[in-house]
Amino acid sequence: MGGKKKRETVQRRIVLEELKRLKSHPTADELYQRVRERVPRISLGTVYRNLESLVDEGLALRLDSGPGPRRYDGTTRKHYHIQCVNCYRLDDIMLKLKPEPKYKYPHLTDYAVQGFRVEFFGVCPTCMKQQQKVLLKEKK
Amino acid sequence: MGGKKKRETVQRRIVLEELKRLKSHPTADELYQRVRERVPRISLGTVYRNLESLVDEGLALRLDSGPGPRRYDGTTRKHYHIQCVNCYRLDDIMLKLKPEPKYKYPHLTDYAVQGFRVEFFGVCPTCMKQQQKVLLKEKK
DNA sequence: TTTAGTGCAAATCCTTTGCAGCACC
DNA sequence: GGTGCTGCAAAGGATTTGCACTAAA
Repeated sequence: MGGKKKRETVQRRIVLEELKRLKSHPTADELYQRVRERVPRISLGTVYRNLESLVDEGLALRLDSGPGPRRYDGTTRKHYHIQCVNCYRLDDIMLKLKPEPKYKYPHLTDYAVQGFRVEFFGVCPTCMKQQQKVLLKEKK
Repeated sequence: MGGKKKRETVQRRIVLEELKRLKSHPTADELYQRVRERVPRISLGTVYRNLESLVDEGLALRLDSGPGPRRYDGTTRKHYHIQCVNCYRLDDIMLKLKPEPKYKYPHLTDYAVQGFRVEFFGVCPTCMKQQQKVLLKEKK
């Protein structure tokens, strides 16, 4: 998709390296903190710009899930996510069986359908514990 | 989920009415413009507050898809969405076959899995036309 | 040398919030 | 009457952008 030729800058290389190293799904700012340890003078704006450009080229994924800041993912091979409905923590998951679609593609749409996305949701272990307390409280 | 008792205000009723009337998936601001025709002195903040409270009670859906402002949906029965990868327009779609999962639920996660979401993506009719022009240009 | 990328700061966009007054129960 | 909801305006958080400068090609 990206039309223009890209230059291989230090900032860009290290943003990608750190994104791939991080197994979490960091926000731009979280990644910024990390990258800063290696490139102290880098700016948050540069991190944003590089992330977007990496996404454009298919070297990273932008995850637009839930409220709060956008998250990025350095793993581009096909995999799946689960997000906590309570705290919005986002993790990778393994599936026993890959989502080979038994879905029929939609009709009654004039879109050129390219595919679909599957996303799991549930309660993360941390929130599960807290939810027991909340449940007790709500009996008021 | 909502604990406190809710009052039935004019603003709240009309926000919900207009949201349900709109078959699109309006942003808070789009809905605000609409509601303003009937409640001229309503504020955007009130629209936001009512939307969130309606979502809490399950009377509306919050759609956190893609970049740009958050969208709301007044149709709460189960249905599916398709979003344009180019302009992020969001539409309902019909499926030939409902996504009764052939997925096995994930393992290797310590979440309490509640379910999953399916979302289609593709190119909307409007963008399809424009994309032909872009393709020609990119042959530079 | 050319020009894309950078750092910095300001701007923008969307959403949330504090507060004083209003209106629902 | 009490208090939840409103309008307003200001604050807040995340992301984008303009600009002069730096550095990759």
